[in-house]
Amino acid sequence: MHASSNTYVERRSPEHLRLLKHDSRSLCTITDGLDIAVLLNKDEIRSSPLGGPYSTGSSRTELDGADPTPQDLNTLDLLSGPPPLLSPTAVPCRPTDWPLRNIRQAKRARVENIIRDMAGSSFSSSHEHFTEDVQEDKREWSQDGIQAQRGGRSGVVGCTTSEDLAIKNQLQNFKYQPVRKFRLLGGLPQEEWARDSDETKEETPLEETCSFGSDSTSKDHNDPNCSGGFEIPLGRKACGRKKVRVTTAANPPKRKPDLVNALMADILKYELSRAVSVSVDSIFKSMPLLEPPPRRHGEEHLGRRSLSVPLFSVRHPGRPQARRTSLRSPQARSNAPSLLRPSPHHHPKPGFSCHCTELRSGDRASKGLEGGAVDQVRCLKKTWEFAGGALKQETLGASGNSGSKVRCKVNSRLARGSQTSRHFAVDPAFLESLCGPLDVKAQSDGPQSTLMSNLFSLNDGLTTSHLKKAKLMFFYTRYPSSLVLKTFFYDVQFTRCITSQLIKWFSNFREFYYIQMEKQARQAVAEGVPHARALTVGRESELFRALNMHYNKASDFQVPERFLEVAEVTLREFYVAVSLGRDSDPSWKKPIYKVICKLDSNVPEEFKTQYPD
DNA sequence: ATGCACCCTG
DNA sequence: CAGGGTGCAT
Repeated sequence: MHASSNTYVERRSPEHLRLLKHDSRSLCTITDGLDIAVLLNKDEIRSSPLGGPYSTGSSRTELDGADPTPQDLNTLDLLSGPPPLLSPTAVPCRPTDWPLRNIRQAKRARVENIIRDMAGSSFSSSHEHFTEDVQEDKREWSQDGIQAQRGGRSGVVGCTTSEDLAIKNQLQNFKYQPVRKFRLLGGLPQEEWARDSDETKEETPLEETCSFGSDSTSKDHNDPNCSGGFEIPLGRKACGRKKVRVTTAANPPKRKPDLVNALMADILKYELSRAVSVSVDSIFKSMPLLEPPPRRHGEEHLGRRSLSVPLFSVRHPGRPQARRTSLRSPQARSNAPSLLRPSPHHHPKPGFSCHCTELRSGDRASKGLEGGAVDQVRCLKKTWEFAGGALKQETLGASGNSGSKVRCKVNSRLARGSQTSRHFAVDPAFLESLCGPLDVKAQSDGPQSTLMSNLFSLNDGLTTSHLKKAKLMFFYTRYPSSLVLKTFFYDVQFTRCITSQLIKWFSNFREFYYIQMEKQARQAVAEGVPHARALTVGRESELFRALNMHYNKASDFQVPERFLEVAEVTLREFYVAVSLGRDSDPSWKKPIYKVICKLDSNVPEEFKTQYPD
């Protein structure tokens, strides 16, 4: 059920998930440097020649792309270990690390023994790439004649031994654990992953530190700060490769900060993706999964999200589509009183019920707000102004409708465009991996688009469902007040931008409506219609067809008779104005608007809780 | 000065 | 459908 929100997690066993959770924590937490040795000791105890972290297990997962094994996750813990090991500032050992060094050296000696025993059996046969890596490294060493200079290992592990290469291989695995996981989350294409891996093999910066056992010939080894340390070179490189790497101008070496940045970026990407998954999951879990559209009326609806309504009510198998039939049949609505209790924000006062005439004097939609609401809006406006603009918008919750056009531009685009959250940017590719192809603007009524559309409503944006709902509401109200908008778009986090966008929607609706009216009126005048009463608007009329096509394209909504009446009045008003030549006045439409705005009806209660799909 | 609605444009 | 310009009302 929540699987769609996390395609990575869903494939994992509970044990694996636990490890992953631990793993992800460890990516950001710091453990003591001795953990590595402790871990190695554990491996020493439990590892068979083919089973330990230095054996084929980790390498296999990197090679064949299989999911990380628990061992891999442990090794990731290793990677994520102590600051001196991972922190970019600590790659060269610091004097403060010296107290640990003696212990590390002792541990290292033990590890070397383990590795020495394992190297012959584990690394020689399993993976071509590793074998080739060993051979290549050895060739490179031979070519440089460096190997001849080495007097073998005496307490200090040389960089060309299979042990070192094993460690190198392991460290490469360490580094790429988060990358691999990020790739599994859909964040990194396979090619990029492979390319990145290749680059890692090939682009060995000359200054890349390797002191997991120091080469006596290495200049790094000559660094007193690096002698005998367990410095992990960010899992990037083998020690030997750096000796023979040729750096060209076209292939500049990655400097250490770049590597650190790359690793941190990987970790950041992974954590970000995980955070998104967790957030989505938490929302999915917090909603009443099988609740029908009638929602929690006792709750504050402003600021809440719409997931509970559309996501699982639209096409839930086996559930009656009561919402749809209700929306389609105003007659049925009027005959059967709604079972839904009115929203606390929809006060069924007499003053409100006839707001179209009593509260709209002056043709100002904002006058639809009752006194308390106006005060609240003004208070919030003050808050807004003091809060300093767009970045504080979401803190205002039910802010007023007094749109600040300039300040809202960016977020308005966000809301209607990518629907990107203001709280965090969600990679569309990642969301796509969760729920399939995205197309927020698509007019498709498919369940998937509905799902995605409403998933995006999490981010406070208006969706195509909201647009469709607004269009249907237009059949009842051409001039909705802010209060009406907030009441009927309860699932939207109302900001100035959202309010402005909704108002703009209705403005556009009106524009189309009046254009059609004017066109028909002029046509009637041109055709010599004798008087206004000869003009009617029926469901078969061309005018109604045009309007219905615009606001009710699928014709799955039964347009209320009242709308036909209003349309007829509007048409006659335009006819009279045109026939009397009032259209020569630049503002000749305004008197008509003033008439029409008084003809608004109350939007049925069902629109509060039901969603067109 | 501010907010809103209309108008035009893309 | 949205952005920008404009005019009007407050």
